[in-house]
Amino acid sequence: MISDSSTIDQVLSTFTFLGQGDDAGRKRFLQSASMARLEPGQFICHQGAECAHLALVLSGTARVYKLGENGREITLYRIGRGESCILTASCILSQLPFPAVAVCEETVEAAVIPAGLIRQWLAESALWRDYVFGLVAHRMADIISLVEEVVFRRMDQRIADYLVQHSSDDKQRIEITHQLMASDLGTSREVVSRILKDFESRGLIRVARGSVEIMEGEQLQARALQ
Amino acid sequence: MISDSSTIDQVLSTFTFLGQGDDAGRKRFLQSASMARLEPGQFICHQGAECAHLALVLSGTARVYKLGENGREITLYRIGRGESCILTASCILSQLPFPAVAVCEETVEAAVIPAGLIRQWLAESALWRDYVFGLVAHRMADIISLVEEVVFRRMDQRIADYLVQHSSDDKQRIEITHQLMASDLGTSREVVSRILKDFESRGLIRVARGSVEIMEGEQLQARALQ
DNA sequence: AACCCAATGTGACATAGTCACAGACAAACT
DNA sequence: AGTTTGTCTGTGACTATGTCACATTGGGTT
Repeated sequence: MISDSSTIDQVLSTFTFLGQGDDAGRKRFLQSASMARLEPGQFICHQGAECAHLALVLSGTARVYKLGENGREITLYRIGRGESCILTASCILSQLPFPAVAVCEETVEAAVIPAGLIRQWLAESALWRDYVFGLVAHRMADIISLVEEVVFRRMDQRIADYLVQHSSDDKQRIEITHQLMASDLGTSREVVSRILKDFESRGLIRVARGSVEIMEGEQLQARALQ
Repeated sequence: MISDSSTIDQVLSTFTFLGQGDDAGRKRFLQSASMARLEPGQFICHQGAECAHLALVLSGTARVYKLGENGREITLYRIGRGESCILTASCILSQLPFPAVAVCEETVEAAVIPAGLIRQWLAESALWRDYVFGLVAHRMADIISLVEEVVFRRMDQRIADYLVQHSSDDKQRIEITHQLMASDLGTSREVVSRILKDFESRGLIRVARGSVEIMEGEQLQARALQ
């Protein structure tokens, strides 16, 4: 049960659809939910696990990824504020096992609800249905884009894209290791290192231990699209 | 409206969840649906289209695939009897554009329903919710497996697997061109040709124009798993 | 036979992934 | 300051995959 009034405010402002409904629904949600806190590195769902709860994320991020036998990984998507693990949701609803691994990246605070109640609320509330279907559809679209990326685009383009996406005008320096980039992109560390080195030799970036500095954002962008 | 009694039988036996509900729901469905027939090669959904209908497939198959700029393609999944294009469904529900291409392979007969009604029925019927969520979850799992395949497995394994999947004990001969296999697997025709040639040189298969004959199913299977 | 067209073969090259290391850096300890 | 330790990065050799530009083949048509 969530009773702390500042937490309630936080929940309602993050999941606005809860605020659009009637008082009864809201009250029911706050009574059935409980708060959970996960530290970086904690596993949320293992491959093949069955999901008994749905977590609505208030803050922090989690990463959902696939593990290959050889130790390579690829990030399927991330979950942040206002989202919830929709794979979890779809596992709950279809009673299929969870086909990936979810791990906490930045400390996650979430409102947690038992699976059974979700089924019930989906039956009773159009707002819940819209929220859950919206998430599912978005994830589906995300993963299809991922397939497209992986199958059709060259790695240098994807890396250029990655760098552009992870930087901004005021933050030209990205704190990341080659291994982490490789895990996100589904390739190996050596490939990332090689391509970054190539970018550096062209003056597009400057690499240092644990960080990449964007020098020519425009050109990098062009490289990403190509 | 579907009134022909043999068609009604066919619909109800294919989509058993319709039979589990009350008479009112069934009647409503049959009144709102109409039958459609699509010939091989006809496009069902183009990339980026918005979906206004949901098709419940009674017979035939459709292929949903992604197109790369360079002309390469990759099959995301196929839709057959008892299924329906869940991407369509999720587009309907979230009002996102359709992120792929769907084309009819074997003549499709389907019961077609306007999008608006689906939203309504999901609100009113647990059976519809279970059906739709089940489909969504399965597709999601399918596409995640696809990512895994593409990212982690070698092409020779995937091709061996493909051959095993598309053959059976009584049907050792698969009628297919290298180009079609390439389109399913998301690679190029040359790569398929090369690998098939390698398999042939090892005596695993025999290739002919437009067909592949499995000689050593066991070994092929072993190759697929490796 | 002569022709056409889809299907397949081929070699050269570019890109990507794997393996087995070597080196380089940062923080902690002595 | 030196040493140690563990993480991070660099490298070369090799295999696997994708691309391109053609050549060739098989089977049906005229």
